[in-house]
Amino acid sequence: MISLYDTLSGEVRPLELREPGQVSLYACGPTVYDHPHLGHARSAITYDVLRRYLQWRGLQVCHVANITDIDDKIIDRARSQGRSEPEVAAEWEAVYRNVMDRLGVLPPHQQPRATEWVDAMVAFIAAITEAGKAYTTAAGVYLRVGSVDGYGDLVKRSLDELRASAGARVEVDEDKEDPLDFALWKAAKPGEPSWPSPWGAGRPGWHIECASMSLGILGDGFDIHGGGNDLVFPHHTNERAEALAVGRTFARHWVHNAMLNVDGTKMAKSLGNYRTVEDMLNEHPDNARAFRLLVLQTHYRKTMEVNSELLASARTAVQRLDALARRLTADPNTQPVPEASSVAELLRRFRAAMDHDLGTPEAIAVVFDNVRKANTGFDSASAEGALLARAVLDAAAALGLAVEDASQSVGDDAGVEELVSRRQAAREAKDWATADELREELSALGVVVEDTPSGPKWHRP
RNA sequence: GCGCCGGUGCCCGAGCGGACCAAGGGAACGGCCUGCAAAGCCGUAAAGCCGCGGGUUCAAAUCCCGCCCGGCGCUCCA
Repeated sequence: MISLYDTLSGEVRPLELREPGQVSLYACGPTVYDHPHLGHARSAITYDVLRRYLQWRGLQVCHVANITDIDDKIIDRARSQGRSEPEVAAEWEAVYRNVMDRLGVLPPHQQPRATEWVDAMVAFIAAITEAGKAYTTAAGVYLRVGSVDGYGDLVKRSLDELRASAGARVEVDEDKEDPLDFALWKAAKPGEPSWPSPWGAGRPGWHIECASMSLGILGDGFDIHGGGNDLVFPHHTNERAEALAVGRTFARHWVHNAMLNVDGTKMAKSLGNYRTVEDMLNEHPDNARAFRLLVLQTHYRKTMEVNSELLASARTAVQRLDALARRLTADPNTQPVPEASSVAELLRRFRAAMDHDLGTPEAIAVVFDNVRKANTGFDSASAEGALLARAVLDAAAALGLAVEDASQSVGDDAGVEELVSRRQAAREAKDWATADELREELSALGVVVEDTPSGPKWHRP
């Protein structure tokens, strides 16, 4: 049984699916106007892992993540660069997709763009208006928050508590009936992109976008809605209010991942610790896997730390998986063997960890525990080595941790093969000077040679 | 200010009432293996008594109270 922490109920509870065997998952995607940063990466990886694991458990998952391609920030950016909003959005959407690809994040099954769903949004707003839960001002259409029962449930705050702190950071529009009321539709300002509507030209508010696309694609009562925990209020609270306002059932489970700190504090341009995913990826080719390992080693609901030292240590750890994969390639031992209880134990522990609120840190601990056991198996020439190695690699793959296929890195390079065999010949002749010289040469080519009992093996790290 | 979440070894980070198990990763140290390395293994080796102070309990890192520190939210930010 799979359990997840649900923000609404405030407890870890069994995943109750709308339809047995099928999971509908909506995770809030990015507003495309700038470089994705490490926080985006953590969030995307979190839901990628959730999706992969559910699939690994045999469930059929429909993963939807939106692209917000119309927003104040996009408009500002377009204006400052003298370009059109669609141009800006398209540029950054492409960057985002490319970065996610490099991070090993599977493309969601659907990635709707907000601008392609405006008709549905207009219809949704009309329904809310007809239900008497919205009103119009010069600035747009607003949802009457007080008319929705349990509005603040997701943040666990009453309307009065919310009102008490409303405006702490932003001034309140005087035309609104209640400072908490939020925009469903924003009247167009001169020069801004706009769409026609019963309330005049304008554009949709942020929350109605996600509410329309999630319900439009996944249907009422879809299973999981996820996003960063900074979205709990107002974004998710407001999406939920929109659905409730027209009597529709919204997400059955709310999942929120925690934020990330760089060098001990929150990432911010003003603090000088702001890091884009591209910068991290360009620093070292293996940082994609290293970062994913770091994400996995911290529980998704806890603030995680990232810095260069941690990335470096994670790279080292990932290499142990590669080394194990190489041993497996060298000694696949495909012979049928009796049911290995050690493999069953590994799977049992792995599943138990993951089933309990996505316990990736413990799952990773299980993986590394078994890396050692598999190596011990290989060392003692037991069939258990290959069996465990395969299970370990499978478990790692379920978390999206790709392990290099050693057989791919060998083969196409006859020059390297030649150097390796010349070195081996020198070794056999106990000509250590020549052997070491050749090892240097290979090293310069980016090749590492390991002398194993069954002869030399080489790979590119 | 109000609300929520955290503070565990040199670093990161599990565990959240009880088997003396404080996982796992990195770093460091000592062995084994190796011509030397690399990779790998072993270590009753070194390293936490779990932010501070009270309390509850037969039993607390795990529950309660207070304090200190950090993070997030308080209208468009993952």
